[in-house]
Amino acid sequence: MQTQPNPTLDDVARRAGVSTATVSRCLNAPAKVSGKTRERVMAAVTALGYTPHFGARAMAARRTHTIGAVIPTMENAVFARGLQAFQEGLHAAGYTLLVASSAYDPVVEAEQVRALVARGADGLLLIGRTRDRALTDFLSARGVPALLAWVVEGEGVSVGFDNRAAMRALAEAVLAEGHRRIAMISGLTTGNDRASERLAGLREALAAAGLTRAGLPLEEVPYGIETGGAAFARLMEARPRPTAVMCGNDVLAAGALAKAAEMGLRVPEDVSITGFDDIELARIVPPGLTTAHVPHRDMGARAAEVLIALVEGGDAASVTLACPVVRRGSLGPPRG
Amino acid sequence: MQTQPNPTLDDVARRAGVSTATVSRCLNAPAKVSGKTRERVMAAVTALGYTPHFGARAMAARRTHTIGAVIPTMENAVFARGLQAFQEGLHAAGYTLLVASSAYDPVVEAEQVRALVARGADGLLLIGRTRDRALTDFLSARGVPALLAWVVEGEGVSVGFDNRAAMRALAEAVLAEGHRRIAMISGLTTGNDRASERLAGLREALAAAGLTRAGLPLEEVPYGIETGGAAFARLMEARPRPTAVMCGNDVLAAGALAKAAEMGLRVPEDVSITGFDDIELARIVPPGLTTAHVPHRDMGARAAEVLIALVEGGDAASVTLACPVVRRGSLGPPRG
DNA sequence: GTGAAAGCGCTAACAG
DNA sequence: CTGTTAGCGCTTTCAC
Repeated sequence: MQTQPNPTLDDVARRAGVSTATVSRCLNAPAKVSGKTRERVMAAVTALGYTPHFGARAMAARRTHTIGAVIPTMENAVFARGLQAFQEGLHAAGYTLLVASSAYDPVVEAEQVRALVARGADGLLLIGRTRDRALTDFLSARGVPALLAWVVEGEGVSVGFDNRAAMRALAEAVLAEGHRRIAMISGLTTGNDRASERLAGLREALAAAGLTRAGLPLEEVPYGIETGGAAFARLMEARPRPTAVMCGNDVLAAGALAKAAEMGLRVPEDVSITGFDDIELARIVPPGLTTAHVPHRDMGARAAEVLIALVEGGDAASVTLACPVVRRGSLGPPRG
Repeated sequence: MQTQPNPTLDDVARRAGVSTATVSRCLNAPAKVSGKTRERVMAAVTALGYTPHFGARAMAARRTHTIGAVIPTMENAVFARGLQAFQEGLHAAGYTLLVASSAYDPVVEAEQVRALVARGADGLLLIGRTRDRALTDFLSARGVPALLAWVVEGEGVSVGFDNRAAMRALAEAVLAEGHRRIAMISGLTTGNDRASERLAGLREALAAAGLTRAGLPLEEVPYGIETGGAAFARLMEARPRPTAVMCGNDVLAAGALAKAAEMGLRVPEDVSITGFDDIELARIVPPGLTTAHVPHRDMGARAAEVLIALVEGGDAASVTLACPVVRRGSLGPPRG
C-alpha cells in the first residue's frame, strides 16, 4: 500500500480502468455498480491510499455530514462531558463534529458560527439562549438548523433543562432545612442566561417563602475555584453571617468549601453550601456537595438525536430533562 | 442587512459592480485594492451577509488555515486545558482548530487523522508517541506536518515534557522522605506512552535506590476517581501496608485520597499519596496533593507556535518543558 | 451498468 | 489597480 502524494478520483479511475463517475458511485452508492467493477475500484482505492477531498465533495454535493458546536469553553467540565456524549452520538450516525469555543464572548460566538457555516456545517449546536437577532436571522436565511442546549427555549428547538426551576427546587430544600439567612455566589450573569436563570430561581424561592425584604447577599464572580473561595470569604464577613451559601455551579461551591475549611468553619454545622451541576468534584470534596444534578451526558446524547433529525429534514420536538436535587453532606440545618 | 439564501462571490461582485477577482482580493489581500473599490465591495459583502464557501476556497487555494488535533478525550481536564490554550494561540494567528477525539483507541485515532486531513488540515496535533507506522507514513506522504505533544519525541518534532524524568523526580522526593514500601496506581498503559513512561520513571527511581527486589505493588486501572479509590483500597489490603501510594495522575490520586478518608486513614500520617499533572483538583482536595506540575496551558501555547512554524514551511525545534515537583500536604515521612 | 460533460464557488496567474 | 480565464476534485444529470 504505497501512499502517493495526492491521489485523486482521477488517479483511482485510471488505475481501475473506469471513469471517475463510476468511482464516485462506488463510494457513495455501491449498489449502483456491478460487483466486479466495485472490487476493482476498491482495490485501487486502498492501493493508492485514496481519501476523498472534503472541500471538493462539499462543493459538489452540498451536504457535508458535519455538525458544528460552539461552546463557551472546553475548560469547563460540564461542556466537555456533554460534548463528548454528543460527539459519540454523531459519530455513530456517520456525522463529524466540529467544535469551536467562544470564551463566553457573543462576538466571538457569532464569528465561530459563521466559520462553521462556511465550513459547510449541516447543523449547529449552541449553548444557552441569549444571542443576537442578527445571528439567528443569519442561520435561518442559510437554512442551517440550530439546536439550543443547556436551556429550555421558547422559540427554537432545544434539549436542556430548566435552570430556574432546578435552582428553585434546590433553594426549597435549603429553606426546608430551616435556613433564613441565605447568600449566593453566582457566576457572571452578563450574556449568560444559565447563570441569570439560576439566580432568578433562587429569588423566586425566597420570595415564595416571604423572605423578600431580607435582601439577598450576592457575589457575582468569574468561574473558578479561587474566585468562589474569595467570594465566600467576603460573604462571611457579614454579621450576622449567612447560614447557607448557594453557589451557581459546583466549581464555585468547591472553592467555597475549601475556603470554609481554611477559615475553620465546619460544614454544615457552621454554614451549609450548595452547588449546581453535580460534576465528579461534588462527590469528592468533603463532606460531599449538595447540588442539582444536571444529566450532561444524557443531554449530549439526546442533542445528537434531535439535531440529526432536524438536519435530515424531519421536525423534532424539544426535550426537557429533569435536574433532581442530590443531597450530600454539605447541607444541614442551621445552628440553634 | 437582508441575508440572501446563498450569496456567492459572484453575487457580491455583481452588486459592487466589479469582477470576482477583485472581491477575492479584497478579502485576501486588501492592500492590492484601491480604497474606494474596497469600500464598495465591503459594503456589498455585509449587505448580502456573504461568507466565503470554505470548500471552494480550500480547493482553489490548497491552504485552509486549519489545524486539526486528535486527543484521547475531551473529558480529561488536562487535554481540555492544553487545547484551549492551543486554540487561543492558533486563533491569534488566523488559524482555526478542528478537534476530534479518539477515546484512546488507535484505530479511531487513525480514522480521525484521515478525516482531518481530508478536511484539508494544514497541520496536526497528536498526543503522545505510540502509533502506527502506516499513519506516520500517510502523513508524510501527504505532506501534512504533525506535532506531538505531551511527550518528548526522538524522531519528530514535539512540544512536551519528559514523563519518565518527572515521575522519577517525584519518586525521589518520596524516597527522600524515608518511604521504602511504595505502591503505584497507574493509568492503563496499553497504547498510552504517557502512562507507561510514568511507571518506568518510578521503577527507575526505585532501582536507583536499591529497592529492586522488594517488587512494586501495582494497580493499573482506567481513568477515574472511582477506579482510583478502588485501586487504593486493594493496595491497602497488603500487610505490611505500603507507606506511600504514587498515582499516575491527579484524578486517580483524588480517588485514593477520598477513599483513604473513607477508610479512616490519615494522610500523610498513615499513608502518603502523590498525583501527577497538578490540575486544580490537586489544590483543593484536602490535605492538598503533592504532584508533578505539568504546564498544560504553556504547552498548548508553545505547541501552537511550533506547529504554525512547521506549517508555514520553516523548521521548528522541539520544546521540552520542565515539570517541577509541587509539595502539598499529602506527602510526609512514614510513621516511626 | 457505465461514461462524458457540466458545473459547485473560489483563487491565482496573466494580461491589460 | 482591475478583469479574464483556467482550473482545484468531486458529484450528478443525461446519454449510451
